[in-house]
Amino acid sequence: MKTPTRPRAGAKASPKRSAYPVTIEMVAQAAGVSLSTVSRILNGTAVVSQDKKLSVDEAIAKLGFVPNPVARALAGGRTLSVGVITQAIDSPFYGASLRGIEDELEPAGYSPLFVSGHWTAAGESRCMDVLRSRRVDGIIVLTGRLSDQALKACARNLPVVVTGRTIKAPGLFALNFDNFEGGRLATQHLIQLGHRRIAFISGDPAHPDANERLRGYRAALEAAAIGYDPALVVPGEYHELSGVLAVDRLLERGQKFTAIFAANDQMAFGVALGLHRRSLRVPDDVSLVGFDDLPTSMYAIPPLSTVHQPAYEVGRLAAAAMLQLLAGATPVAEMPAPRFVTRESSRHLAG
Amino acid sequence: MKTPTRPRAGAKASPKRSAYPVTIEMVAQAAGVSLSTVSRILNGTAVVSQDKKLSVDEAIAKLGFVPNPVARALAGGRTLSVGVITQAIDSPFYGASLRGIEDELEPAGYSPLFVSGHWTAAGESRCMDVLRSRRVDGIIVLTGRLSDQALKACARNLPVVVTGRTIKAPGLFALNFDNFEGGRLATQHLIQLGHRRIAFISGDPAHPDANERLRGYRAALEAAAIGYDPALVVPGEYHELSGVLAVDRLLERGQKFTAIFAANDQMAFGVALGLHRRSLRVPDDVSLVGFDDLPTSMYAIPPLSTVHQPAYEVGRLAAAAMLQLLAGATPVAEMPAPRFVTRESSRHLAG
DNA sequence: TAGTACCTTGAAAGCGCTTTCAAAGTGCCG
DNA sequence: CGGCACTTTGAAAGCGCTTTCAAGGTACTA
Repeated sequence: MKTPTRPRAGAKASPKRSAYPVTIEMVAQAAGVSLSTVSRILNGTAVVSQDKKLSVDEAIAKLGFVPNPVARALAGGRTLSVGVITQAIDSPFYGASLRGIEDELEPAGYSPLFVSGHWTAAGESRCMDVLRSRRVDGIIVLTGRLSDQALKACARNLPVVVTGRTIKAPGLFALNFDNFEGGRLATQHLIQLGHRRIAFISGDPAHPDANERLRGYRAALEAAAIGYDPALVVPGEYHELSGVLAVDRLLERGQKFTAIFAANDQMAFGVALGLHRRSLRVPDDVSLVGFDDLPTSMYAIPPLSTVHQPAYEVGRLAAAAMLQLLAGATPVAEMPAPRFVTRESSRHLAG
Repeated sequence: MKTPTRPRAGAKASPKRSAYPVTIEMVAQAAGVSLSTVSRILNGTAVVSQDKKLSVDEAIAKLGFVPNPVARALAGGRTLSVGVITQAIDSPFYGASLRGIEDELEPAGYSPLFVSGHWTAAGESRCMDVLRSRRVDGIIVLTGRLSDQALKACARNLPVVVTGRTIKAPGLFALNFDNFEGGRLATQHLIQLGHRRIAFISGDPAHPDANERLRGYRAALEAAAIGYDPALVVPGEYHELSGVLAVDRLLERGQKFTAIFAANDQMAFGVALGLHRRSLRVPDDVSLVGFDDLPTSMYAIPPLSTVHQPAYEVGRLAAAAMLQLLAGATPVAEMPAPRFVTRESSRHLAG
């Protein structure tokens, strides 16, 4: 008869954690097999005779055994968790992506570990340290300010999936959205409605997204033989306040325009407010389009015409790609093409 | 001379994880002390002579050693992570709380582990299982549908902090917001502006919050000697769509009202849209107030008058309380009182 | 100078699991 | 019926750390 010595465990189990004191060893004992056999059944690592499997399964059920992920991680080298670097946990835009990641990871038994980089490369770099120290199995970076360099370096040790840029490297998978096309689409929409003086509120020029959208705007203008007027372009910072400020700038400059394209929905909301303050009506006096299609955009007043970004799907795709990477496969995933959603904030230029 | 045998580690370090192969053992060897001494210095568990401490610190710096939290968790029983159960990772309301939690936990060296219950007790219950299996040191529950019972049971094994309700139990700390007072304040505001026919869009009656806010509404009415008219109260579900639907219901019923109080901002946005669709202007034709003060509410059109809920502070307070619980102390924390924020969606009843 | 009390330190066990390695068992062929 | 190749199984080492326990030193008292 084997009597396992568990001095500390015994002393420790009683005061706390009474919920999960069941160890693989107890299962093994209850099933009358060795600890290794139980582990093998748990992981499907090797063939085990039918009758042993049965009695082990029974013992597991009876004792309510749940493997301890911490011990698993230490012994097996895998934590079954993937780190997710986002900019702010409460970002209205990335929120949907986080949910997509959650939804995709869960059925695979992986847990996401969300950390916020707060819009700085340094912050994201700290995030990477935290995640690596926590021994996540892989890292998903939502856009981010980290250099391609840094990402590639990281990918040498850990599978990495990154959105919002296009790079190729071993162990790295990138998933980019066609911001250029999105910008083009939005501008084209306005042009088709007869607008020719279209203002553009750009995003942070340090960010590739912003520049691509601007490029799309210019391309659409050019295609319609409308001259590009730098005076109609004002820089913003992707948040509401910069939208209202942009309107002020535009109006103070005395610019004439019949439509505004904001490089994201949050700024579009700000623009709408700025316009409202000046008693300019959307869309009667000026048409407004945004970019992102936030969940709230369809409930804005008026509901905002915008470029739909499939944030939720991006999350799912990124997570799916990570799962593939983790499985040793080369991910295949295609990003949905940009799609313009026409709502009520844009209308045909009144003759 | 001591030559530690590390067959697997040696074989394993080379192909992967080259970033963190430094173990406490290597530090000990480099510093010429025992492994236990290093551990003691790391944790401040015992007095160590000055010179040894110095050489260990130096070795740590030189090797760039970072303790492995997984091993720490297994050996020490603490993971330095706290689970956070929220309803949806992308909720505009809870987002701020999550950020608060993040900000408060980080300096203490704890990491939050966010999981989403998706508005069901079953979902939250699964979350608890995940968190417990991941061996978090404590659990913060943001509101939630779990029974007080279940929470208390959980608190017997693990420190628990819960928001949005008032319960007392060992190892449990609750942090509640005065929803009644908030509801009263909002209604009183409308009454002071001269409104007497005030519609109320309530939240899910299964949720205590919703009922408290309704109670506040009724109390304010009563205090002003305005009769309570059930026909002016329509049920909502805390999201935008139910706001627009509620307006439809109200109007179809042929109800007369000059103001609407929505039990949360999201519904207020929906209400605003519903009104807009019927060409009713806010606040000229009807005054509108919400509840929560979401970050976007000040950019709504018109900017929404609402009851401010300190979501971010709630997060911080909850996390701080958890830290206290973890330290073995009894948390003290007081919830800020409700505060009404007057913006532009409500105005004096036109005579 | 012997004896006692305290302090610093290292050896080693243990956390719960995975994985290697070798032993035992099984079936088949000559 | 011996020998060989598999297959199933268990023992044990090890993941990187914390913590107990006892040994060795030091300082002090009698």
